[in-house]
Amino acid sequence: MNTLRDPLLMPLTAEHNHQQCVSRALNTAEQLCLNRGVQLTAIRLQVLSLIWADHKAVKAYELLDRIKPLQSAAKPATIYRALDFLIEQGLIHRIESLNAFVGCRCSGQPHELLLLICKQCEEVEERAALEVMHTIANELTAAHFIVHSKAIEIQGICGKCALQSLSESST
Amino acid sequence: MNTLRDPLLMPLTAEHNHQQCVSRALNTAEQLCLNRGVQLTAIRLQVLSLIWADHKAVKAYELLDRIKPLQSAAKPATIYRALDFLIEQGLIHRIESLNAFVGCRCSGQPHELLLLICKQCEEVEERAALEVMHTIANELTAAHFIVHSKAIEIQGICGKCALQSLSESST
DNA sequence: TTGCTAAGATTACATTATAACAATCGCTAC
DNA sequence: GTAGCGATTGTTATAATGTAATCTTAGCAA
Repeated sequence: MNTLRDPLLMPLTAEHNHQQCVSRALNTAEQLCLNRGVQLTAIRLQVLSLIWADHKAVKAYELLDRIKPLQSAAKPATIYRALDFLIEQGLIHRIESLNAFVGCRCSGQPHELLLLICKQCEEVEERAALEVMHTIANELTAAHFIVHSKAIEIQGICGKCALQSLSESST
Repeated sequence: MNTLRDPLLMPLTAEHNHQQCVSRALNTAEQLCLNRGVQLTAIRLQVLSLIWADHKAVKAYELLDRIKPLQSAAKPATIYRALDFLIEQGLIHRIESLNAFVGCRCSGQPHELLLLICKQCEEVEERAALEVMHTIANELTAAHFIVHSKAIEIQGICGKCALQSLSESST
């Protein structure tokens, strides 16, 4: 396995080719929906594309504003239905602590993950963190708890922003 | 250290003496606020007591309804201010994935924890889970991420409910 | 007394999310 | 081909959650 090409292991650097990043995500989405026999309709694709505009968490009503030029009839329900579908298919994540959404960089693979949410640049990074998941599984077994879903969200400052403010304060 | 008396290690069983559980929490809260020189005012204490009515997650507007008989003038802001205070003092937790709140069973001790949220009985259990926190810390170091806050919320079925439905289905 | 501060009251509003029902569209069994 | 079906979308209304801004009050200290 070429780890350099694994999106989960690729750092979210300024230099990353976002164009490529997006088209990969959309291609994967189309392929997945095809395989599963579910419809990635125009609206759903538009919402997914808008979410992938960047790696920041985006709010539902922000999406509504952004989609209006394309779908002038769009209403809250339009967005929430598309979001529900995309979450069901594992194409995006809901960020509970922000009431916001972000594109999933490892769609298709069953995955549980940490979300690292930067308060400064607002970007969200996913980490598979197998060790973390392992210890959580142990803890849950000890507690006799049957998992349905996990939300593991860390807020703070990402490496990129930390470096930046470091270099700024030293000038 | 007598682990049987550590609230974090005490299972949330049906038999637990809730009266004692609540008075312990309220006493701790009063003591803590006294030590810190902050005021546990009537409203704040009422909200805390209402949250401690049981171990279930409770919504802000539910609290508003519950407090109305005591404070007929109560408005959303009344509740949210009290909640903000209680969270700041570490006396309750906000559950991001439910937009709800629950009493903290280990107030005063600085603590990061897992919240295990049962979808059936709606009770919330806290687990200190030091190993989990340790692996998360490692993961964050690897990601060069500076933590401000964590939300680790697991939804599923608690041991008590799992046992119950097991014994029910076997009759 | 006066002025300061923390807390609370009040009003209005902003944000997030869903319910309920109608309309449409593509498919397929007849 | 068309009647019926399921999935999707449109439309309207409203519920649920949360905050901003401004004012008042109580306690306390100068």
